[in-house]
Amino acid sequence: MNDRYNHREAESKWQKRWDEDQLFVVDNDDPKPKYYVLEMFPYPSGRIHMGHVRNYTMGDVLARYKRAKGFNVLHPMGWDAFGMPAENAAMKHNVHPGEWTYENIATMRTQLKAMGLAIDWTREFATCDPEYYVHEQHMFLDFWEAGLAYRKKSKVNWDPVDHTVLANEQVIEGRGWRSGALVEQKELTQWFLNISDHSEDLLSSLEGLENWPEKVRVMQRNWIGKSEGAQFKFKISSNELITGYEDIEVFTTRPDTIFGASFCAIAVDHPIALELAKNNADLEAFAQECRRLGTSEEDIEKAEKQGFDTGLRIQHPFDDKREMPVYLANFVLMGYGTGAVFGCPAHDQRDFDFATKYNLPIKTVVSPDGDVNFTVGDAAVPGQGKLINSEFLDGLSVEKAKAEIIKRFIDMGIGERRINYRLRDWGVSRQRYWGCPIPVIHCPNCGVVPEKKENLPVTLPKDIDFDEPGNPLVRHPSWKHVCCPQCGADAERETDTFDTFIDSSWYFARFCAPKAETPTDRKAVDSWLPVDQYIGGIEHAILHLLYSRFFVRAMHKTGHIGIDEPFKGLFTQGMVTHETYKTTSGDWVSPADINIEESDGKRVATLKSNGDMLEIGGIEKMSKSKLNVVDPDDIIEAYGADTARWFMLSDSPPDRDVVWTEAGVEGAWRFVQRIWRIINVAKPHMASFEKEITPSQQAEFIDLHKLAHRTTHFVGLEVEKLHFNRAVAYLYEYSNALGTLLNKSDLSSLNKANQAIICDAIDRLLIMIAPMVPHLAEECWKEIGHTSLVTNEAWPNVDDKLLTDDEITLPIQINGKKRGELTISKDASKEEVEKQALQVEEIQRFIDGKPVKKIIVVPGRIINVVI
RNA sequence: GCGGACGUGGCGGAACUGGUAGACGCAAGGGACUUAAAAUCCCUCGAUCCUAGAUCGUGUGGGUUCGAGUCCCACCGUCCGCACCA
Repeated sequence: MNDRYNHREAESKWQKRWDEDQLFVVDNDDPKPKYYVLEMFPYPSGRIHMGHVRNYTMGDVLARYKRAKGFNVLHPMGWDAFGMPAENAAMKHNVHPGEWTYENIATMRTQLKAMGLAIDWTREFATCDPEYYVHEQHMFLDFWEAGLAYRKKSKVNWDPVDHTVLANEQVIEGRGWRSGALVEQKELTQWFLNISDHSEDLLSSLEGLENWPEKVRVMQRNWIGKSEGAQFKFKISSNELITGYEDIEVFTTRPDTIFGASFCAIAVDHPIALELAKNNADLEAFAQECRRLGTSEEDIEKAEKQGFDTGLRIQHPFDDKREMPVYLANFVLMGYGTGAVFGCPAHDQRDFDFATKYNLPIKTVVSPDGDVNFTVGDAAVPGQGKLINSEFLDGLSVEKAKAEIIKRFIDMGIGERRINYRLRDWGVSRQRYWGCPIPVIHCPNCGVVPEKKENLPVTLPKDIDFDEPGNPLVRHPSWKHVCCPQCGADAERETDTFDTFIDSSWYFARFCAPKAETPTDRKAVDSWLPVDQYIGGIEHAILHLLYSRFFVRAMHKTGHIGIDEPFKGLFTQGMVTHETYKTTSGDWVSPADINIEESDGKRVATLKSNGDMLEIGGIEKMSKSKLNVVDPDDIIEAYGADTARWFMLSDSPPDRDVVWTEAGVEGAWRFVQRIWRIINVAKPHMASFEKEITPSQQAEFIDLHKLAHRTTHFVGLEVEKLHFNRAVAYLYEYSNALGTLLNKSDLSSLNKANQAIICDAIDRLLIMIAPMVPHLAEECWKEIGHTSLVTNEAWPNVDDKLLTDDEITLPIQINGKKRGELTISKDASKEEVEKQALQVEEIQRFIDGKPVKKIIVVPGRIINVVI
C-alpha cells in the first residue's frame, strides 16, 4: 500500500469495474421501491464546466445514497441537443450542426464518465436523434387532434439577429434571450400550444408542490398572473366620430371604484383606435410613436404616461348625464384584458399621474378609515377602506362593493365577473433548421394536413447550406416538396421546426423506457414517474419547468402518461463563482496564468509570464468572457474526481453560490489523503482483528462506537435533505475522531471488543463517504480486505440506543446566563436535577444566599435558576 | 413600485419545534519531527479588561419570555425575480 493515494490509477480502474459489472444499469421490473433522481440534462456546447460538476455531483450523491438505502434508482443522462449554437457553429466553421453536436456529445460524455457518476448509460439519448423526436412528432399530432395545438396568425416576437420567433418567456426586457437583440413585432402564422387553457390548473397545483423551492413557485405564480375583477361595457355617447361601435369593453380589478372613474384609456392597437386612425392623422401619428417606443425604448420605467384624446365620449353606467373622455394611452396593452381600461385617479397611481397630466377630475371614492370627508392628496390611495361618494355603494367595504357592483352589471346586462391570466399560449414554431420538424403538410386543396403517422419521423435533410441567414429548409431544393397525404396533390412541408423547449418538456418520461416504440411505455412511466428529485439551475424556474408541467398535462389528456406533475421534488443549486483578475490595462486574466502571494496580510496577484502586478477583482460567476473559469478536466487530472466532488459538496450550502478557490481544493485533497492514511494505519492490524461486536467485553472505544452510529444517523438525514455541506461536516468530525484514536492507540494490543469497534468504524466510514468520493472509498474497501464492492454495500444500521448517552451534561443558567454545568444520569428526576444543580459550586457562589424564585428544568436541555 | 430571500468571527458557514452561539472547513499564529523544505502531528484562534474571572457579542432600535441568532413591531443594508397586467 502506497503512502499516497494514487487517484489516477484508482479512478479509471473503478470506473471500468462499475461499468463491467453494469452496476448502474436499472431494471424496470426490479421489485425494490423506486427512486428517480434527475439532473437537468446538458446542452452539448463543447465541454463540461464547473456548474455541471456541481449539479451532477449532487445528483450522484443522492443516487448512490438511495441505492445504498435499498431503492431501485433511476439516474439517467441525455443531451438537449437541438438549438441555435449548433447552427452558429455551422455558419462559422462550415460544419454540419449534427456533426458538431455529436462530436461535442462524445467529448462531454467522456468528461462526465471521468467524474465517476452512477448513471445508467444504456438509457442515454440525444433529443436530435430521430428515434427521439419521432415520438415528439407523434405526440404533436395527438395534441393537434385533441385541440391542444392550433395555428393562428399573430403578432410574434421576432429576433432580427437569430431570424426566428421567440415565445414571450424568451423575451427579456425587450430583447431576445439568446441574441440580446431588440425584439421586433412581426405578423406570422404560427403553431401554438394551448397552455393558457391550463392557467388555473397550473396555478392552483403549485400548492401541492411542497418539495419545490418557494421562490420558484412564486415566480411561476407571478408569471401565470391571475387577476380577478369585472369586465363591462361603457356606452359610447358621441356616435358621429365612429360607426360600427356602440360601446367600449373594459377589464378592471377594482369595479368598486366605478364612481371615481374620470376617463377611459384604450391601447393604440385597439380596434376602435385603428378605426379612428383612418380619419385622424394626428391620432395615427401618436399611435405610431407609441408602437415605436413600445419596442425600442429600453427604460420603460422612465417612459412618461402619454395620452391622446380621441374626442370620443362615453357614458357613466350609473349616470348617463356624466360623460368621460376616451384617450389613447401608451401604457394600455392590447394583449391583456380587453385592451381598454377605465381610469380612477384617486385610487391608482398610474391613473393619478395621467389625470394630473391631462387635468382630469380626481374623485375620492374609498376612505381608508371610513371618514366620509376624506380626500386623496398628492398621491393615489390604493387598498382597502369604506366606499364614499358612491351613491348606493356608500359605506360598503371594498370587497362588498365589488360584489354589489358586479351584481348590478349582470342585472343591467353590461358586464360580468371575470378572471384574467397573464399567461399566453405557447408559440412553438421556429424558423430554424436544427430542430424537430413540425410534421404537417400544406396542401393547396386540403389546407394544413398532418403527415401520416406511418411516415414519421419527418427527418431533417443532411445536405444543407448556411451561406445566408434564415432557415435553410426553406431554400432546400427538394425536401419540402411532397404529395398531400390526403389528396395526393403537389404540396409543401412545413419548414418551421419546434421550439427546443418542447424537446426538454418530456425527456424525463422517455428515460423510463428509452427504446419503447411508442412515445412512452405506460407501464414504465406509471412506475417511475414523477421524478422524485429534480436538480438544476434557477434560470429554468419559469421556462422549462412551466412548459414541462403543461406538456405532461397534455400527454395525460392524450393518454401518453397518467400524471399531471412531472417533478415531485425540485432543488435549484447555486452557481460556481471565482475571483477575477485584470491587468492594469483592464484585460481579464485567467487564474491559470497568475501567482498569488501573501504579504502583510494582503494578497498580491502577479502574472506568471512576466511578473506584472494584477488587480484582484470581485467574485463572479465563472464565465468565458471574464476568463475566471477553471476547467474540470485540469482539476480531475491534478487532484482527481473525488477531490473535485468533495470540494463541491463542502462548505457552501448547495442552494447558494460556491466560490471555487485553490485553498478549498487543497483542503478537499487533504481530506482524501487523510482517509487513505487512516486505512494505512489500520490495515496491517485489521486482518487479525475480531470483526463481531460483542457487548459483553470491556470496550474503551465505546465513545467512538457511539459517534459512528450518530454519524451514520445524521449523514443520512442531511443527505436526504440535500444538505451536503452538513453531511460533510459530520464526516470530517467522525474521520478526525477515528484518525486521532488510531494514532494514539497501540493497535497491536487491543482487546477483542475494541478491535471489533475499529473494524466496524472503518467499514462505516467507507460506506458513508462512498456516495461522495466513490473511487477512494472503493480503493480503501479493497485495501482492508473486502472482496465485495463498497458501492453495493447497504447503508449501515443505526442503533438508537447508541444515539444517547447514559450521562448527560446540562448547562446551568442563572437568570438566563450560563454559570455552570451539571453531569447527571439522563433518567434523573426533575427534583433530583434541581437539587443537584443548586449544589454546584459556581451556582452556590452566584446565588450567594439569595432566595431562589424559580427553577426551570427542560429535560435533556438546560436548567435555569431564577433569583 | 411589487414579490421573494438573506444579514452570525479574518473568510465559507453550523446551531433540530426558543434552551451551552461560532460545529466543520479555509486562512492565520505557535510548537514537534526534519540538515532543510514539503507532508504530517499537537496547541491557539469573536472582542475587551495586563492575568484570573468577568463583561460585551448574531445589521440597528424596541418588545414578548425564566431564557431570543431563532418569535413580534419598526428601521437600515445586500442579493435575486417581476414590472406600464388595469
